[in-house]
This record gives sequence, structure tokens and C-alpha cells, in this order.
Amino acid sequence: MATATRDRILDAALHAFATRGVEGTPITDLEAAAGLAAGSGGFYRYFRTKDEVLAAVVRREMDRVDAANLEEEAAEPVPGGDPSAVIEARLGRGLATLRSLGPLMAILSREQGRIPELAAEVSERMLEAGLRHDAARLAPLLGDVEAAEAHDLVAVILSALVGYTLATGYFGTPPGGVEPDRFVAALAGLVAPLPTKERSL
Amino acid sequence: MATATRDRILDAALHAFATRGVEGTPITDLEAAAGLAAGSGGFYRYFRTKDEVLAAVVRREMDRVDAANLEEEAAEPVPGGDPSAVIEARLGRGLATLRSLGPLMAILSREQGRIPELAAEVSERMLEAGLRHDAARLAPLLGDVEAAEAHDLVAVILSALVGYTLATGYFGTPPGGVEPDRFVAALAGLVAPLPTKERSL
DNA sequence: GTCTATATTGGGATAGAC
DNA sequence: GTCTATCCCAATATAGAC
Repeated sequence: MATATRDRILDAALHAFATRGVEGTPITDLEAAAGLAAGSGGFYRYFRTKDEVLAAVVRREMDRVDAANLEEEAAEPVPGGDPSAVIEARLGRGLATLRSLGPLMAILSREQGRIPELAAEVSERMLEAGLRHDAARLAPLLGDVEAAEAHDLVAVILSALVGYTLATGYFGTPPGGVEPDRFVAALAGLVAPLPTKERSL
Repeated sequence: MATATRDRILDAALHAFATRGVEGTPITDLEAAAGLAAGSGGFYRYFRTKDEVLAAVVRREMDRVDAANLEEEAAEPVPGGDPSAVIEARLGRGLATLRSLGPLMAILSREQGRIPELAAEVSERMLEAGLRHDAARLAPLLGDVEAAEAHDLVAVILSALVGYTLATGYFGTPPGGVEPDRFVAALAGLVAPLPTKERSL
């Protein structure tokens, strides 16, 4: 099985880059973690540079999450029922998705603008596309809220989820000691009281 | 003036660490930016290692913000008036403070848990203390909201501000293209409709 | 307090055998 | 496809003159 080694390098890189950073991870370590002899050039059979692995790792994670999102949405039941319950459920799933992206977010946090093309790609695929998608799904749930307002609202909600996830990752403990369930409940408590379609009927 | 050089090293380190990371910044560069000859050991007259500069930079920034916060609060007028206007004004100031912390946040994002003691110090001084402080100031504005709810609520608000600031810093553009004023307005629009003291009277 | 010069090391990358 | 061996450079850190 030829490419199994390549996948093991990617697995090792995802974990090592997230915990110790790209600069902080010698290629030697990736070789060792992938079952190659440390210090041998084995790595270079699969990637030319460390940044090439980085890009491959990031793209593989994005693909993985896209696929998971598609699957999840296909499994989602018809959206009938109490809009505020729908909103809370969606917030919970959104937070779970972000948490599954923990290692990727840790890597991006560290690398920041070092590779602008990669940052732009992530911004578009993970942030902006998700934002448009969520705004389109939220709007029909709200009554007399303009589309532009729904857009800003989703930006606020997404920022809250991202900020919570990042802060938890940085410090190892959630801000204020607020556990995920309570966080989602508090956020839903802010969003749900808006005039929803049910109530405005 | 003996310590002027030390301050210039700190200035250079704050900027360089924020943009290129600690690992990505050779001590040589700090020397050059501080007006010393690159490659000379001039740096070592003031700091023993790069991590020692890092800690000094982080603490200086925290001190600076603490001082600014104290000053700002002393200048704040008596909180009479419309609670929702007070809330929006506070959110705006909170976001401005976070943006002034941009370089520090960029540094912390990159370093993550590499120096746990430093991370714990920042978590307590910048996040947890601010959260307790804000919760104590928000609670009297809200009517029939429990103290525990106010606490969770402030965690959500702070997460939103942090997420917005970090995302803007990472990608160079605010999430969804929502500019700070509109972001604050949207967030205030979520918080202000809660039962405030004025309305419940 | 700052310089020139340099010792030293860690790690990226390659050549060529197996 | 993986190994041993090695080249090479960048960057930390020090010694000692000025």
C-alpha cells in the first residue's frame, strides 16, 4: 500500500502542527511519527517542503468537514416545529463542527497570514460560504427581519461560536467556565426571542 | 538614556512577534529594528533569551490595557439614561479595546500553550477578570435576569467580540464583510431587548 | 553599552546504496 | 520505497575589543 505512508505523514502533521506549530515541528519528527527512520529523507518522497504538507493537511481537513456537513444536512429532518428549538439544535451542531475543527483552527491561528493564498482559501470555504449558507437558512425562520439583518446576525452568532472555540483551545478551559451546553443555551436565548414566523402568524 | 534601547527592543518584538511569530523572528532582526547592529550580541545585554522578551512584551501590553481601562472608566459618565444605549456604548468600547490588543492577541494565538504559565496569566488577567467585572456591571441593568444568567450572557458577548476580532485579524477582513459599527449594532440588538430595569418598572 | 568575530547546533535538504 | 551519510545554512549565543 503505497500511499499509506503519505496519509500517516498527514495525520502526524495535523497533530504536530496543531500542538507544536509548523516551525516547531522538525521534519524528522514527522518521519518518526509516520514510521519512517528519523533523519532519513523519507519525507521527501511525498512532499517537497514542510509548507507543502501544511497546505495538504489544511485542504484535507476542509474536505473532511465539507463532506461531514453534507451528510449531516441530508440526515436533518424536515424543519417543521418550534423555530427556537430548531435554532438551538443548529447552534449545538455548529459548535460541535467547530470543535471537530479544533486542530485545523489551532494551525491557522498559529500561521495567520504567513501563506495568504491558503488563508484566503480557508476564509472563503469555511467562513464566508458557511455564513451565506446559514444566513439563507436562518432568514425563513425569522418574521419581520430583513435579509441584511439576518446576514449581520449570523456574523454575530458565528463570531460567538468561533470566539468560544478559540478561547477554549488557547486556554484549555472555556471562558468563564461556561460549558458548551450552557453556552449554546445562552446564545439561543438571545436569538430565539426574535420575532419568529410562528409567533408573528 | 540607558533603558531606551530596552524599550525599543520591546517595541520591535511586539510588532515582529505579532506579524511573523516568535520562531519566525531572528534575534538579529530585533537588534536591527532597535537600532543595534544585526548579529552583534547587543540583544543579550537586556534579555537572556527570546522567550524572556516574549514574556516582557506580553506583560507590558497587559499593564498598558489595564491602565487604559482604569482611565476610561474614571472618565465614564454616570450610568443614568437608556440602558440599551449604555449597553451599545459599552460594547463599542469593548471592541475598541480588543482591537487595540490586536498585536497581543496575534502573539498569543501563535504561541498557544507553549508557555503555560504565561497563558494562565493572560487568561486570568484579560479574560476572566474582565468577565467578572463586566458581569457585575451588566447585572444591575437587567431586570428579572438571574446573576448566573448574566454571567453566561457576558461569556457569550465576550466570545462574540473576541471571535470577531480574531477572525478579522486572521483574514484581514471582517467576517461577512460586516464592519465594526454594524457588528456592534447587531450584537446590541440581541442584548438590549432583554428585560431591562427601565422597561420592567 | 555597543561593536566584530566566531563557536556551535539544530534542522532542511540531497546523493546514492540497498 | 526506505535507508545511511552528509552537505549546508540559518540562527542562538559567547568572547573579547573598543
